[in-house]
Amino acid sequence: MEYKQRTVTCGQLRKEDVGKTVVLNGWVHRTRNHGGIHFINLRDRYGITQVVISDTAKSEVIEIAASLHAEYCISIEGVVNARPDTMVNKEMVTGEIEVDVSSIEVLSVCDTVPFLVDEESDAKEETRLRYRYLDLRSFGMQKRIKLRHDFIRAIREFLSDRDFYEIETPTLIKSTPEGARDFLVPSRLYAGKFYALPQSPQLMKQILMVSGFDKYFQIARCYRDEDARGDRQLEFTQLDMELSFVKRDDVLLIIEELFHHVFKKVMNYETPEHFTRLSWHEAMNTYGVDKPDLRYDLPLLDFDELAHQSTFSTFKDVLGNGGCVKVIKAPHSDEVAFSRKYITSLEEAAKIYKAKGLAWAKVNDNGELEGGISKFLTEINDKVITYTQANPGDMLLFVADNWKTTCSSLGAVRVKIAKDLGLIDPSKFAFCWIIDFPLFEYNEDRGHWEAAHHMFSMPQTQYIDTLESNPGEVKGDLYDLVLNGYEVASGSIRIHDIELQKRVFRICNIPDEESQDRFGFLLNAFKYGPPPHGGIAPGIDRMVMIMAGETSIKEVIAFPKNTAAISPMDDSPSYVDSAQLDELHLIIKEDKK
RNA sequence: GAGGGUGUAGCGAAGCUGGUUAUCGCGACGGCCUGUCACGCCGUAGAUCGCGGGUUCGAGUCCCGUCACUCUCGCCA
Repeated sequence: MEYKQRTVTCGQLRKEDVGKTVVLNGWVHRTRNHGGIHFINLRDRYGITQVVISDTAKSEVIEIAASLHAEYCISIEGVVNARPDTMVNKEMVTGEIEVDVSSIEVLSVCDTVPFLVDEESDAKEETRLRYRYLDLRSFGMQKRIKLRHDFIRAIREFLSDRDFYEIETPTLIKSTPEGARDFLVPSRLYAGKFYALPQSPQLMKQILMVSGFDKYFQIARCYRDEDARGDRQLEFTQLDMELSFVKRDDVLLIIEELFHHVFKKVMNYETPEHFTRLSWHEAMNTYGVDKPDLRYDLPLLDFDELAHQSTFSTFKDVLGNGGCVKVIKAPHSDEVAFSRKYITSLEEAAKIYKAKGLAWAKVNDNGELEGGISKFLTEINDKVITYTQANPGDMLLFVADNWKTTCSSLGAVRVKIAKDLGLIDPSKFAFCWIIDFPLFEYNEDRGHWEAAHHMFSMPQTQYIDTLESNPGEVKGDLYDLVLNGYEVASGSIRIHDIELQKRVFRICNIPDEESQDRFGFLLNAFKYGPPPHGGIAPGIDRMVMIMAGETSIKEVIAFPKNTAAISPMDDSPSYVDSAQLDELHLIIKEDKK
């Protein structure tokens, strides 16, 4: 098709360009028809330029202008004019000029749009996903997709400059379920056999270490067949990294340096040289989660000792059963009244995490506790006030339960308070490391120990002799990177000793024959001089989401799936015809059709 | 597997304790308008109120079921 190709973009023209004859290609953003004069806001990736068709234009040009609608793709040619002073639009970077049109071509027309392409469309997510191609035209989406590009580019530059190689690993691999369900791909050539899509390049990158590629990274697509969430999709992208001859701190330091560089470059944001480190236990105990949002403090305080001195029997019963009591202080707020209704909403947040209730007491103007359970604290009023450093108008919230439930439920209360009282600084990026994770977790349902993280992580040396005798106590050489309350990376120093690896497998109820069958290729590789190594894998989607100030990773993925694992745009997953099934030696159960 | 929220015109929403003609904005269509920039003004069309059943003289509204979307718990190293 012959058409006039653009000589400039829609975000480019300035006052200096006045007098030039230009061609613009783009989409009709808005049209304003004043009878004798038409204005068109023409949009492309780079911006918006106002083009004008006056009544002195050729009649065919006026005719076409009158027929234009939103999102028609057009080409215009014209002369750049300065706008009269009173008509300058200071909101637009191109607002000092306009293009006086001498010819228009319609390159393609557009059906009535389901929603107007705008910076912040008010369309529901489902509608946006169904018409994703239109949604992606919005400046909001374009900005986020660019941010993602800039982020990945900065990572590649930084790591390449530090002698990392980017190496691709296969996405059709042996199924080695490690935790999540695998996506399986049936083999056509071998009836009954399947490839799996990788949950991560974990084993391949470890083998690359054996091969001597001592600094590796990959922008890797990973797949996990589990239910989606706001911050979780079936497929996602991670920066997969692995290094040889490193110890934990080497990995932490390079990540700190990497994100310092990237945040400076992409966001012009100065992250600290080193990130706060918290042990897993400390994080759980103080913030109630293993991914605390450190943009605000609001710590959980131990209340066991004072609970003993109280007259509240619930507290004493819980303590008697080996549980614990914790308290959090909600600071006085002008925005939110600590009404009965509000306290109930906090209690509901706590109950999601299995707390049986949420006790409370408010501090009155005389520094005395009142309401809620205050009558049981009368005798220790001053001790409680001093311990919690509570001020008039503050409210104390208590949970008494087993340690885990107390921490996680009060942790949820902490997050809700911070949100509701506006204690979160949205311009802040608070990184922290969580270290010293337990290596094993007991699975009650299956009746055996499992890797809390994954089975290739190194136990800390002081626990190696007592792995089998006391698995619950073993801390691993594991680390998570947390940003603003999201787990954004997870890694460990790996096991590179076959015997130690087999011991860990055995503790996880995988006997030698089975581990040889499932992970034999890794164990075999480890027979040939494996180097000590470790790595980490930051999640690209989540990090970009946080950098963009969004709460759903769908906002930073061009074509995401919805929470039902469906893509409303292409309607996947879909049925396939029987010939395809035959080739793959598959039969679908009748009742599933 | 479980819980909360939502479902009304192409899109986004209003619609109270059930009441007869279901409302508003955007968009679409027709007309007017030479300076707007979310242009403005006049007019028109467009809705099995997610679906199925029930209660009732009467259901968008109440009840039961079901489906879809969404957030969360479980799950996800």
